[in-house]
Amino acid sequence: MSAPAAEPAEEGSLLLGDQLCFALYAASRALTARYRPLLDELGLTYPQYLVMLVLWEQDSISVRDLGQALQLESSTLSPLLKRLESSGLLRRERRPEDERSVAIRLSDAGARLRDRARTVPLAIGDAMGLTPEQVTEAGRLLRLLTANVSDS
Amino acid sequence: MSAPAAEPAEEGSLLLGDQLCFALYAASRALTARYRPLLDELGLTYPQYLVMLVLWEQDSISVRDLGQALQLESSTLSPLLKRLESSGLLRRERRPEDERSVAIRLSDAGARLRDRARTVPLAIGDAMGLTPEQVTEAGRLLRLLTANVSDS
DNA sequence: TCCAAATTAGTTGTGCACGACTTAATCGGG
DNA sequence: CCCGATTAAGTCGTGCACAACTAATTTGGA
Repeated sequence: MSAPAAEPAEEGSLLLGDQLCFALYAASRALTARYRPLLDELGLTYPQYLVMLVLWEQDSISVRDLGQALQLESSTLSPLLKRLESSGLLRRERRPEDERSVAIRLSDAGARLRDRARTVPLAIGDAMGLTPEQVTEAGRLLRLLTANVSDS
Repeated sequence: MSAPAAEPAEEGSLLLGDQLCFALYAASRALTARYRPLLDELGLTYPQYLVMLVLWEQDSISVRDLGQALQLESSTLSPLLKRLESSGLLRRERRPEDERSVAIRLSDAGARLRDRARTVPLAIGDAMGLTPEQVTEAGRLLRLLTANVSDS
């Protein structure tokens, strides 16, 4: 596109800087670190915040569907949900129509937390320092990559 | 750029799908999952693979400089390096000229592993299914984002 | 010279993340 | 109507990831 990088990437390079992967891994951790002080205010970790985002969008969801939405295993979600429950942000109740399934529902405190969380996306969007076009393009590429890498 | 998404993103949206962050978090985990079977063959986890990449590039590096390269704390690296040492892939020795510092060096087995690892970047690059231009662009955006987000 | 500040690794505690497994409930073909 | 297969949630063990802290060493003034 523009000028070539100092070290041009070659196929099969083992150079750290050439690996898109590492850029992804580093970016993900850097962003999570940025969230941390904001979410500390709310008493949430980043994965817990993601769960709350889903619940604010759609109250009452099964652990299974939550796992689908976030691409997380029940072995990750079960303890996480237990922690959110003991924080008083949600309730878990077995579904009468299918006793295998567990419905996750917001508590009043969980629903109220939504208002306090409204400033978070703005602050993060600000810290990212990308133009709206760059955000759109990055999202597009990441979703494409995730889709390609996930299937098969 | 092209057609607007079904749900146009608005400033401060709490919708999961609008969050670049989540796309990043999901992409990072999906890629790591793709690496897993390949790295299992080598007896490495993904963070351990990153350490080996650095060592293959530059033998003998301090824990401090390794932390700088990978953006990881000593509290993450110390146990990880201990595991790699007990796998026989590297050695740790205190630097005589500064007893605070520990030099990480490849063992013969660690150096030999490099050859077996050569196919990994190709296989991953293939699975990503992006054009070289898309890889370059994604890398550029991610490094920009990381830089913006990291310096406060 | 000396000692307070800085630097380097490492430890501890908490919370993901996932594979392998377990338990309980439901489904479905014979 | 059964019983084997499937599905849902959860447990357990391992390995990151990071904040807060500790211990050992070095550094750099006063």
